[in-house]
Amino acid sequence: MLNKKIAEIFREIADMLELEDEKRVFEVRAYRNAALTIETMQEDIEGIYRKGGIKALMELQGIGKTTAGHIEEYIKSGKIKKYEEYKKKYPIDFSSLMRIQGLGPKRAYRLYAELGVNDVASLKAAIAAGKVRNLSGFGKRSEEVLQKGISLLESSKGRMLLGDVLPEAEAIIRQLKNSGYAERVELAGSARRMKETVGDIDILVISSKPDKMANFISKMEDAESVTLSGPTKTTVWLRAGISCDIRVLERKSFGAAMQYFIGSKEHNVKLRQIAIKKGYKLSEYGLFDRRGRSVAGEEEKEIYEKLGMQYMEPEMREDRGEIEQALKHEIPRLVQREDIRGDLHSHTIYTDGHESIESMAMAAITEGFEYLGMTDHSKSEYVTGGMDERKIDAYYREIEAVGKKLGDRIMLLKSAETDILKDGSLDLDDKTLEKMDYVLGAIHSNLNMGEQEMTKRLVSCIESGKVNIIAHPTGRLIGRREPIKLNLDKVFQAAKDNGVVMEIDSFPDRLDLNDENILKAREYGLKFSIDTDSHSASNFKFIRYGIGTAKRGWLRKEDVINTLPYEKLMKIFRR
DNA sequence: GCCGTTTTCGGCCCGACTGTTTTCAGTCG
Repeated sequence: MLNKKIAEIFREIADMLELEDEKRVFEVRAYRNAALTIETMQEDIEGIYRKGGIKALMELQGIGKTTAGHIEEYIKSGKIKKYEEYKKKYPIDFSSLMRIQGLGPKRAYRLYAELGVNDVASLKAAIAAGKVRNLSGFGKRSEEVLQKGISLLESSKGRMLLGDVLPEAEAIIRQLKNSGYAERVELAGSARRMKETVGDIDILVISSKPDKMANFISKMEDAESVTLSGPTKTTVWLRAGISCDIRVLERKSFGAAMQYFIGSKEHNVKLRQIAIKKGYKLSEYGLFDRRGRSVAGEEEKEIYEKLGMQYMEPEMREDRGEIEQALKHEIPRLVQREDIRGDLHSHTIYTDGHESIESMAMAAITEGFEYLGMTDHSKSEYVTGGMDERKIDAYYREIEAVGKKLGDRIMLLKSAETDILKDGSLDLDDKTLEKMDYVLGAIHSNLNMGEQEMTKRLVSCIESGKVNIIAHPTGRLIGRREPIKLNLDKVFQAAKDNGVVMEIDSFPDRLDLNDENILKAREYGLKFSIDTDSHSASNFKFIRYGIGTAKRGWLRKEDVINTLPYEKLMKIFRR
């Protein structure tokens, strides 16, 4: 897809334009808006142009005659003349330098003009040589900030897994609540929206003693250093390796602040525009009328209501159409934790799990599940100790025995995470598959097949009628392994035609399907199973990440099969 | 440069913090 590349060019044009002429701020903003649209849209920009030409491009939000022309030019020639010309004048790698926290286009240009810095490497060298601190407008502190920014950029590109961040954030929140200075503490930011990776933690606090609160924050055990502290905002660098902003607010504006700091930015920009159209002004301090009187602010809900919108949960707030739905009052009730009755993907010591069938069952009971699918690996997964047909027989005997022992406390379902081989067939014989309550199919090998072949492999498995659920359909591992190449439209269509369910694997580095793919699958009317893929008793807690991801994909209770009671679930599998 | 259920002209989201300045520009979210 060219989307990322073109967005990057537009951003660089904006940066250079900003240097060129201070008065053209709105032109600069227009380029940044266009970049944002292209970067966040689901479809391939090239595809849109090929189908509908310039006209189709201009229908996109923020793309007009000029930017559409640029896009056409880039698709046709791989170049944009205006960009190339600017680039001659400013031979600076803005797109990577701008990723450094604390550095914007103006100071980047000064570094270039005075020190010849044009990319991250040369900036590093200049800092090491102690040159930056002597520049007027810069100082020792600026140098430190830039150095820290570079380190952050270099380490894991600055984002952490939600599954690593959320527990940290919750620990901080607990401490703030117990400090005695906080009336209310809430998580905001992308972690509140349950985004799969998080750049930093945002926490909002109501406190009548902001000074004491700030002091308490800077002395917290988890805080390695204090990055900045003011009367309303303290930023600390946590030992966990992530930055945490804590804002102290007044009660009367807490809802407005929640709305604002939960974001997303794209969602908020649109909300403010709606506010303006209705004669209001929306900021993190409240919703104000023309005379500057507050009309809402204490609760988030009031703000949405005053804007003529339905309230929605944070997970939906990505400007993916939820604002339009809210204006029509058509926001669905999203699936909730309490709707989930069981888990259909778990492992035990029979393969690569860490605990026995019984202790996993006990943990599932503790989690409140009414049923648990036992899905240890099939024989092709040698490394996990994958089970052949004989071992599976023993596995099922023990599952039955434990099931009997636990009685009606939980239903244990017999299954296996069965490998989908290169040709789309399953690696267990039909006799064994027939013993299962349902079949969970998964691709684990030959991950480098081309899109056509891989799609054929999965579609043929789906069409075989032998599989009920496809586990972690794209196989991606966040930050470590790219998704397998699939034509998801074909996969989803086949799944729909054959009543095959798509899994949302809740494991923090999987979250697969991801939010965007769920939105796509949802349009095919598919059903989903939100599973934990637990390998130990504590893993059942991961269910919340799967639910968060499902909410980000706008799923309702009725879209998710493991919200069904046991008997109804079995009917789905028998079909 | 983009946009329009007030507008084809005249707007465009808004406020806080920092460093280095001596009253503010740059950057962030």
